[in-house]
Parts: sequence; C-alpha cells; structure tokens
Amino acid sequence: MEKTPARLTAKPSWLITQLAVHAHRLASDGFGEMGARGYHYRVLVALEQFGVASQAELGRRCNMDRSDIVATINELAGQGLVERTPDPDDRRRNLVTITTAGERHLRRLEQTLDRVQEDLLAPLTSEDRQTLTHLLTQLLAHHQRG
Amino acid sequence: MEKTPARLTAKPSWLITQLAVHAHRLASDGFGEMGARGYHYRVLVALEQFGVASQAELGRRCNMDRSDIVATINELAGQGLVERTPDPDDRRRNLVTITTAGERHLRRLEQTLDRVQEDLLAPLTSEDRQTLTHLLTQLLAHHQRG
DNA sequence: CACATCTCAGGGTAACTGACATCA
DNA sequence: CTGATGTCAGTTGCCCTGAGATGT
Repeated sequence: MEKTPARLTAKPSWLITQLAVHAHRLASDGFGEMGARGYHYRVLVALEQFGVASQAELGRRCNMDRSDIVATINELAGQGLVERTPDPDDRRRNLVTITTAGERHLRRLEQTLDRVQEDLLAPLTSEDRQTLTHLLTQLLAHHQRG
Repeated sequence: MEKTPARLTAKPSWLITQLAVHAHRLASDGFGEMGARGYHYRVLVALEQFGVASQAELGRRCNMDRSDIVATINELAGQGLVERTPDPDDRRRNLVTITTAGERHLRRLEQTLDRVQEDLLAPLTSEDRQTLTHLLTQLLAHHQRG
C-alpha cells in the first residue's frame, strides 16, 4: 500500500517538508537523549565557528529570533556551556563565549548528528549525496540572502 | 558576512531542516491568507488521492498522529470541506469523505503551493529541479517504509 | 531624535504522549 | 484476551510578535 499520494511526489516543497519530519524526528531523538535541542546546537556551532558574539549577532548567524536567543543562552549558561559577560565597549550588549565544556558538548552533538545523517541518507550513493548536498546548499544560500 | 556556519553546509540533515523552515514560511504565509494550515492540506490531498478513509488510515497516509487527525477533521468538517460518517462495517471507525467544496478548496491550496514552489526553487534550472525531486523522492520512499 | 540591544510575555503550528472508552 | 480506533488533555520545540527598558 502506498503511503504518500502520488501527486505529491512531484512537489519538492512537499517532499522537503515531509523529509524534514523524518530528519527532525531522528535529530531530536538523538539530541533529546543528551538533554539538548536544535537551538542549543545552532548557537554552539556558531560560537565555535565565528568566536565571541553579541546575542543579536548570534541571532543573525543562526536564523534565530532575538527572544529565542535569550532563552537559549540562559539554558546553555545554566549548564556552563557558554558564558555571558557585558561588553565593555557597548553596554547594551552581552558577549557570549563558548566554554571548554561547551566545546566538548558540541563534539558529542555533532557525533549524534553524523549518525542521524547516515540514517537519513542511507539509500543514496556517495555520489548522489554530493549532488543532493550541492543542490540544497544552492537553495539555502539563495534564501538566506533574500 | 556569512549567515550560516560553513561547517553546516556539509550536513544534508541540517540543510533539509533549515530549508523546511523557508518552505514552511512561504507555505504558511500563503495558507494563512486562506485560513488554512499544513494539516488541512495534507488531509485533503490524501482524501482526494485515495478516496474515503478512516481517521487512523488518514494518519498513516499523512504521517500524522491520530489525535491531530481528530482536531483537523473537526476543523475541516466545520467548514464543510469533509464529512465524517460512521462506518457501518466497523463501528469503531469514522469514514471521512471530501466534499465538492473541499475539492475546490484543495485546488486553491495547490495553486498557492505552486507559487511557493516557484519561489523556493527559483535558483535551480529545470534539470536541477528534476534531479532534486528524484533524490528527495528516493529518500522519502525509504523512510516511509521504515 | 532615530536606532540597536536585551529582556519578557505570549501566540500559533507541528509533533507527540498518555489515558480512556469503544469495539473487532 | 489482544489489538485497533476515536477522543481528550496536556507537553514540547520551533518560529514569531509586541512591548518595554536601556544604551548608542
């Protein structure tokens, strides 16, 4: 028995959202076991990749709302994974820094994501995976500037 | 300035979830104008494609939870877009049928989705779109059987 | 003045869980 | 009995809005 209406197989926007369900299920299962969430991962990666940042700048880097940054930093700081200190040069800002514990935590999250990826892409050859990655990257790049 | 950490551009699972955000934004903008939601669309498509179904079967077709089906059918039935009648052959079940008004509504939702798709895939050639569709279809087919 | 930053309160959809009564 | 179905109540994560206080 077919599970998905045939018509929809011709609609990439539908395919993407449906696949996101599976990707999200896999990822949040893995993250959940470690008491983490997608927001935690995004912020930690951005910090490790680009270094210290204000909260507003983190929001821009991660495609996250400022208000959600606040809550996320609260949680990460509560676990000692990041530090929030006032910016001496601009007293509106908080400078957010990743700690060594935060870097260790990020490593584990990435291992989890790698497993998720293996599950998700299992049916594809490595060549297909490259093609897919390339196409998705193009799309995302286009929509991030818009 | 880069918006997304470079490391993530190599992770399809991440790309898919991020792209789903953009797809969802575009779609829910369009759907929102018509007082609809993603759940409404999913159920209507499944009904039109496969015909009458019990609520549990709809859930399987749409990757939706039974409890969410209940609420969605309530809303759709309230708008006269579907009908819910007891199954004479199995008194546990409700048979859900799409009405002609529901079919008209689905047409409009699909026109909206087509526009969304154009926006989403704008940077890709028609050949790239075919490739992408093929790869995503493979992935989805694999994970729906699992 | 305009503008940016941080914070808080709250809403909306999607996905899920647990429980219960009904019925095959 | 087991198992499927429909219903209800409630939770979580993610995304977004509005507003206020502070500072540039």
